[in-house]
Amino acid sequence: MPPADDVFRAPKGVHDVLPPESARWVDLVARFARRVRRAGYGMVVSPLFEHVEVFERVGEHTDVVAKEMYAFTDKGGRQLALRPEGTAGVVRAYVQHHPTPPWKVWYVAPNFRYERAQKGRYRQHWQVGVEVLGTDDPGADVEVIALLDGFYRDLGLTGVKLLLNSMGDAESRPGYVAALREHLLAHADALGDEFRARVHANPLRVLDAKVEDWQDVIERAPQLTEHLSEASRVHFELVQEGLQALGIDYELAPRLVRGFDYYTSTTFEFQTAALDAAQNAIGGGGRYDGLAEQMGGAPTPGIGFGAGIERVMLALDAQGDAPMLGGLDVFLVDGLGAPGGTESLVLVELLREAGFAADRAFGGRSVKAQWKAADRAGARFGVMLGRDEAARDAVAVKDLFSGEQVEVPRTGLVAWLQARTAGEETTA
RNA sequence: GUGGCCGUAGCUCAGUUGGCUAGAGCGCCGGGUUGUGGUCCCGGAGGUCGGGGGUUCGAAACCCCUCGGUCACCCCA
Repeated sequence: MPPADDVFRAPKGVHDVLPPESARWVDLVARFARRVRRAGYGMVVSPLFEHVEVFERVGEHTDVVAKEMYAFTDKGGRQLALRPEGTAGVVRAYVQHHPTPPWKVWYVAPNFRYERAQKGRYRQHWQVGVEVLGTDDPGADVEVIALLDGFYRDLGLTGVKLLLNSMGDAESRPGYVAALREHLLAHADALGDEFRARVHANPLRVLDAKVEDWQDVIERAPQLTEHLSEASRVHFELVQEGLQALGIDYELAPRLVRGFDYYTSTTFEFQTAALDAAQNAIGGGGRYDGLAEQMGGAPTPGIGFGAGIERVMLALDAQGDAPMLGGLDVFLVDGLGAPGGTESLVLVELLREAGFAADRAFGGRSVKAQWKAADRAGARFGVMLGRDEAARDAVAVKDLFSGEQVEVPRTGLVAWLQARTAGEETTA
């Protein structure tokens, strides 16, 4: 057991999200929710953990399953695992509840992977994502990609590149994999045991390897898109037509295979130039037309994506976006000095009920300190309950941007603030 | 899981070949202003030097272990 000093801090590879940075976190999720709701998606909240078999359908030879899963046995002897990615649980829910297709859902949820942390890679990370089950219409592929593209635009994220590929369908895949394996094995003797092992486990996973010595062989490998079945080829073309019609730029990436075995047909990944770190993928996804069937459901096509919140925020940081301020409309200064400050308590609640973001100081601090707190809170107005004004049943209202101050009757305060902030952006 | 670099106040960092009571800036709290912020001046609080062990008359500094961070690999959001 680690010493106590190491216990009362976040475990390795995980972190807290605190104000003020968390304001951007909230804003990001809100923008995502707004965009997907406009496209007819409903929210799905699936469990944080599932039977381990659910995630094994992601691919037993993938790193995510083979070496990064937070698996455990519960007190009933069940083999469970914390969700390592978003799609499997949603598909499991679809199979279990058989909703009417097409089923269009979105989520925001944490994922867990036991891996060595570095910038943009954590043991718990959050993703927003969507899944569309029950249609193989290429229009669904385009819609999903357009949603993610639009989300990045909503955030003002620049330097984003869309990589697009097709993994082929059940008909085209075996022939391609055989051709690829043959090509790779022809060079296996020169490239060592690890290369050979990868080829045997899953030749597709060799395609996006970064090992320098392998690049020459990978360059000359047969390409997926040259082995597509007629149906897959047409589907891929229609997806590209749709993206072009929407003015979404993309780049064909024949060696983009991504990390999960379930992908078929369309796969895509958004990369940012803002992070020149190794972790430049800020979102990605694709089709998984066989996954529901593998979970015991009826054959059901599906497509979706996940986008990493932490990485998107890192990209925003890198392009110099300052975290948003949670500015207040009003900060209340209590100049009466009555114990408990009941009058300011009542007034600040009145302002909040009226829809203003209003706050006040605790602990009977000096008037000077309260004004300072008002400034630090980024408040638009300071409202002071003072003895002089109280005698006239009024309050002093100071515009903290301009510095001008006026006296306003207490009963007219809400109306006065509403008039003054008309046209300005408030929380009201 | 493998390898490199790094851990001193809330934050960013200084701290000489091992030697006084471990410092600075910013931030925070208070005062200057009997009721007015953002500027300025004065004062104050805040540190198991990541943790444990060792070497030494003496360790923030040197050695070992450990925890954490960071970067790269593997791979991914």
